[in-house]
Amino acid sequence: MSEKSKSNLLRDQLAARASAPSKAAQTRSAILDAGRDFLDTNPFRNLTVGTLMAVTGYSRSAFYQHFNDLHGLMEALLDQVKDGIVQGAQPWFVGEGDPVATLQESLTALVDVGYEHGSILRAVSDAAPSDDRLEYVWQAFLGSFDEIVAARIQEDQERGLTPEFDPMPVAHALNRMDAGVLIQAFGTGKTTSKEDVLSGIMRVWLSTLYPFDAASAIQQKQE
Amino acid sequence: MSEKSKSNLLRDQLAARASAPSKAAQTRSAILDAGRDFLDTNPFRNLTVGTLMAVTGYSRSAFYQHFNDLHGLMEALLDQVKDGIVQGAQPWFVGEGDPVATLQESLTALVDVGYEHGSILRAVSDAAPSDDRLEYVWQAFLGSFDEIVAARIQEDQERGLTPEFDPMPVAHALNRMDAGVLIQAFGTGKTTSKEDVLSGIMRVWLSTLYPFDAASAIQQKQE
DNA sequence: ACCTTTAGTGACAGTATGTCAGAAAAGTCA
DNA sequence: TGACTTTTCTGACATACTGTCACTAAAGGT
Repeated sequence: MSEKSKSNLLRDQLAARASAPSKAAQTRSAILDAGRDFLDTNPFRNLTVGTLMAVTGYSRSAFYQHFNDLHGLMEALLDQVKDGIVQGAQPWFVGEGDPVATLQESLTALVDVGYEHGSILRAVSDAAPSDDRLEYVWQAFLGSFDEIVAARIQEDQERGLTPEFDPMPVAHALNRMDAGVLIQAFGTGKTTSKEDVLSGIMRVWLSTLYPFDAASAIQQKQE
Repeated sequence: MSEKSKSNLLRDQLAARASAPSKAAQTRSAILDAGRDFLDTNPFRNLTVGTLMAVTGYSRSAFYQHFNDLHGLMEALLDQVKDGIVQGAQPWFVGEGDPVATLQESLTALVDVGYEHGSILRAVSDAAPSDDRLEYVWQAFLGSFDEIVAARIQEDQERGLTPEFDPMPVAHALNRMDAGVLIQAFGTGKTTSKEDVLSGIMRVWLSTLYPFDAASAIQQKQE
């Protein structure tokens, strides 16, 4: 019996230490995992609560103890990748160091994380239009970048690095471009090469925001 | 009887001239109209065959004589606006006259047509991810612009008007930007002003494709 | 006016959703 | 450990919408 109680003790300690993966959390994770696996190889439109839960071994109705519906699941999956995306874009956002170099860094990181989490981003973007709430969350997520990018543009305009123009519409346009390109490229399979994606958006960002540097780079190429 | 046969004759001639609005076509049109009306004020996710047909006065099952499903309807609605969009973009596509001026024309026209048909474009883009076929059609539609834009870019590069870069990824990026911006701006309500939309995408297109002209324009502004 | 062809209807089966009362398992404490 | 409370899970149900099919009604031709 000492063995049993020892192992119980151990389990409890571990549970407490890891902030109690309280069965509920475990199941929730299992569902999230199954969701990610499914969306890695299938479009969102083919996901049903039934097939999803069949994979986990739980009953269909167990799903509703952890999520309101499939869109709630998508929201949770989005939360898992949000930070990664925001993190990668920091170099240029913070505004220190060479603007062109940091922008290149940030865009490269963005493409990497897009490549990594393409299927989830694609799935969220696919699922969003069929649900009020998820649509709002998704738009808010994309919109949050608009603010940051517009602010950074304005700074660079004040520093004379970037031509004068209304920052918000341009920020918005550039961000929509990123989203559209990334989701299409890496959403289903890995159809397009990272290089093509990066070269496309990099060119546009650089020539829009730093045309003077870009121009000199171009002049060199033309000779 | 002479009157009757005369009026019959007249009707038949008119019918023949207008290519026979053969009842079927009439009903089809009525459904399409009802669809457009609905989507002008509601998102696609709230459209059901039942509510749609209630408006037309026909039974729900009549719908299926004219369309396979709601996605079929969307495909038909897209066809109605396709031409308008392609038409508006012609000035720059054909490649005659001042590139900057014609690009400005084309983008202005694009924004206009986006403003006009925003709700349909939004609806199609919303509906696409939930249907294999519509998704394909929509992607093909967007993709068709990639080809044309890439070709035009290549011409301008050969003429020395546009810096050297791989045209396809950039064309793709610019087009996704347009689609994303237009649909968001005019898809639901007319939330954003035409001016903002146009200024945003115009700035990006011009500085990417014609940085030399853009640079001089900017220099002027800075003085 | 008659007959053929085309359009429209109501009833039906199918599929997925979300809820709820009750069963089962996990957690708690003497 | 055993009795308890609380949390998690299950099967059965009601609901909503879809797409089809045999049948009726209307349109179109002669």
